[in-house]
Amino acid sequence: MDRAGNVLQIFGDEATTGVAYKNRWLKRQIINFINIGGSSTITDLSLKLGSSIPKTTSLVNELMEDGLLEEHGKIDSTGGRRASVFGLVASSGFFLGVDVHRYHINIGLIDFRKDLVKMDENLPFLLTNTPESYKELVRIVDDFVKSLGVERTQILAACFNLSGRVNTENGYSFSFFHFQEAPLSESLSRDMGIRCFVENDSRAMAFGEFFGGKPFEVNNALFLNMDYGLGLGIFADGKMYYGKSGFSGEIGHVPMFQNEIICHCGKKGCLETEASGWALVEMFREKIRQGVSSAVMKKCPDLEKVKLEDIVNGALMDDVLCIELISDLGEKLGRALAFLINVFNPEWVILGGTLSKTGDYIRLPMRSAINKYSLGLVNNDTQLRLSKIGVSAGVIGGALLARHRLMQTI
Amino acid sequence: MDRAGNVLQIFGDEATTGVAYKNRWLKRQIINFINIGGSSTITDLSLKLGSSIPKTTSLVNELMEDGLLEEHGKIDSTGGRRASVFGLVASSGFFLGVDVHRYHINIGLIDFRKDLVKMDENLPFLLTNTPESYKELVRIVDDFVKSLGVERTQILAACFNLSGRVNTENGYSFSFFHFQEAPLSESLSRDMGIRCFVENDSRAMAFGEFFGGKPFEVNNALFLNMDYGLGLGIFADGKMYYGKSGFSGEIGHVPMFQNEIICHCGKKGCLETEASGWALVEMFREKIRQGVSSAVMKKCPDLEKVKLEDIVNGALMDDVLCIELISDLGEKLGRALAFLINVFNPEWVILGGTLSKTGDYIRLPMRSAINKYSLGLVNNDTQLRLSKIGVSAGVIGGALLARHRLMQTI
DNA sequence: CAAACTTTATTAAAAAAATTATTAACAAAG
DNA sequence: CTTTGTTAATAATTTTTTTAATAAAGTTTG
Repeated sequence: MDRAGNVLQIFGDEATTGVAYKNRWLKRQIINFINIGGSSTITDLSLKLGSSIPKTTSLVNELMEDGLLEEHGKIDSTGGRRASVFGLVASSGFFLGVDVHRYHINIGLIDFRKDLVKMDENLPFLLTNTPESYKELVRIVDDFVKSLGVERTQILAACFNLSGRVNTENGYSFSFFHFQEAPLSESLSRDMGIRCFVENDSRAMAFGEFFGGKPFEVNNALFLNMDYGLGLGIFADGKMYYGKSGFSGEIGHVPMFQNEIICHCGKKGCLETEASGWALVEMFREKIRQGVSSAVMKKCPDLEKVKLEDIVNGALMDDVLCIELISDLGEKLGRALAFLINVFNPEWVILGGTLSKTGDYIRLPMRSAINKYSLGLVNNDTQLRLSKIGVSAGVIGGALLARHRLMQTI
Repeated sequence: MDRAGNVLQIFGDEATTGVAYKNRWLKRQIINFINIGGSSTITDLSLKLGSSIPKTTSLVNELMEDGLLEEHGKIDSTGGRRASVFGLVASSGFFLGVDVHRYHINIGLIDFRKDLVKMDENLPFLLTNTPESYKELVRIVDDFVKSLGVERTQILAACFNLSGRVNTENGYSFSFFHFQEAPLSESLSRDMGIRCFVENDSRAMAFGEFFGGKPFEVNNALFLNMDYGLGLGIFADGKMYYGKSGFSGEIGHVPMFQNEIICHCGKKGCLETEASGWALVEMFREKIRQGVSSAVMKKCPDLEKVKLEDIVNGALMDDVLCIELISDLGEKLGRALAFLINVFNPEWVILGGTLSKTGDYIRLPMRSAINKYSLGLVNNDTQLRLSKIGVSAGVIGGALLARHRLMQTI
């Protein structure tokens, strides 16, 4: 049964007026409330909607005819007649999340109920700013779509996560695939045959982390993506913060040190020059060259081929050098977080990305730097947490963002 | 005519249900739209409300009976019958803004249309964390209220701006008047006989700057309050950002320098230790002691009594030392702003507070530091502007915030 | 185990709001 | 100075929504 048309009828942007407009708006609200609070009874919805019970009943019935809602049994009695519970129909529509990394991509599909249907990780791919790389990307995602057994029209939207500066609103990417007049989101939509959006990678991960699980408990949180580069997702007053052109969260190239290391952005003293995956690998190599020994070298004898993952794994295997370097890194990142905590007064700071796998090796020095460099009254509010969903944050976040952008609801 | 009751009937928080609730909500929306877009016609309002014209007409008529709206003549013809324009009644209610500084206070009253009715500046007052200081504050504000010729019941709300950590939501102040169980806002309400709120001084100034004039044009902006201390007001996605407990914007005690100066917050390396009014006065004294000459010393021969204003005025009189020190300060603050711009991608950064009076003497070095230390693509979006309303920002912002908190609308 | 109590679902009457039609007010063209 | 076109306000009609009453489906208590 193809319900994609019905979904788009309600969530598309055709102009309606009068009662039709109001009913459509109410239907969106119903979906919205179920998104946030899970399956609900008519009474619940009526209360939240501010409409009467008969009205709500008729709206829910229409949504069931449209195929967007279905009855999920009855609620446990609260002392009277048991109420029917209505929830989303998983197959009403699907959303694609494409997490594009420099040397691989992860792709995943979620259904209308936000459950992950399929995820392919570590598909080999080389990200460069060339038309060939673009075509390869489209081909890989197309293959994934074909492998799904889901009609293409059922996939209502897709989101591509890219690193660097991305303007989500108009669909332009400035760091990759920046060789055409039209916005990237437009050419992707055309070439994929699916409505596409683009998003900054760290922000997508943050979105996945914030909304991937049960209803997110806090309204103000920061997500720090610690990979070769650094990224920050800002969640302010219950929603993602983008800034004027969608460039918010550029924490990597913030002035933090008075050093002479030239960052790949061209400036000196950037946070990334001393406190990032790149910096960590560089510092590791420097130490090895100075004659310090490390268990990592047994696994990867070629110093130039040592990767961030190797150092992270080294720390997890109790390699002293790796642990020390990561601890230093944590201290430096903690200083930057102290700045952010003073300014944002967030409830949570969530650590994600490859480096977050080191767990308390990076978290504890960070925490003590935060305590040292930010105001006590402010940092007392802030919990420093490790990511719960790890690498899948990007894919889940992307897919959820596609859903969010289309349906204008969490 | 006392309309305060009518205002509170619509904007109070008594629980209503069904149609009554909806009508109240629609009435609030009407006031809200007029707040934002100015006086409006029925057609305008009907469109924005999503209600029919007869419904809107009856709501507007009721609001006119309540005394909150009045006809402001007719609009210029657009080719047909001229439409009536409806606007707020200035005397429907008043709001008090109290800007508490360390050595003086400014008080002002605005009416329902947000026009300033009266403002008293530089009333002598000594702010300390004592019951005596609190009583004195209440007395001064009470005198101001008595001098107004406006019934106390007509003053619907007041807002007190205090420096330091303030939790706007629950009304607690942590830096001043922190010697009682109950929240400060509660005891102020009781002692003043007016519903009172408390707010952080810089945030109140930011609010005044953002909403004091015509409808604010941008959605993402930062306001930097440069006085003896530093403060930051964050305006994100069209509204003030508070953070978890309302402590957002603590930019003064952010780790920025690797110096050994101990800040009055107890930490080292805080931005305020080198880039604030305090730091400026200290550096000025140091230079004078080293034998550098300055025209300021002719006006204030006692070095220990030189105030921030004196140095600011010195710069405006082309005193070389003052200009140099302020330029250095601008460079350092610019570095911190570069950090913030990378993270927030704001459209405007507005400079306010005493130091902003130095105009381009501080703005230009700031701008060049911003260009030097933040990403070009990001900082290209950002205009660095000087405050338009100067010292009155605090009073206007406070009064507007009182109005905002009561009416939940700009 | 039946009566009393609770809560949910359905229905019909009453109320409210949206359409539609009509009248009024004004501008510009001829 | 009349005619025509356009927009606003109001009245009449129709549709939608709410309210309130009732039926249905459970639970709890004596």
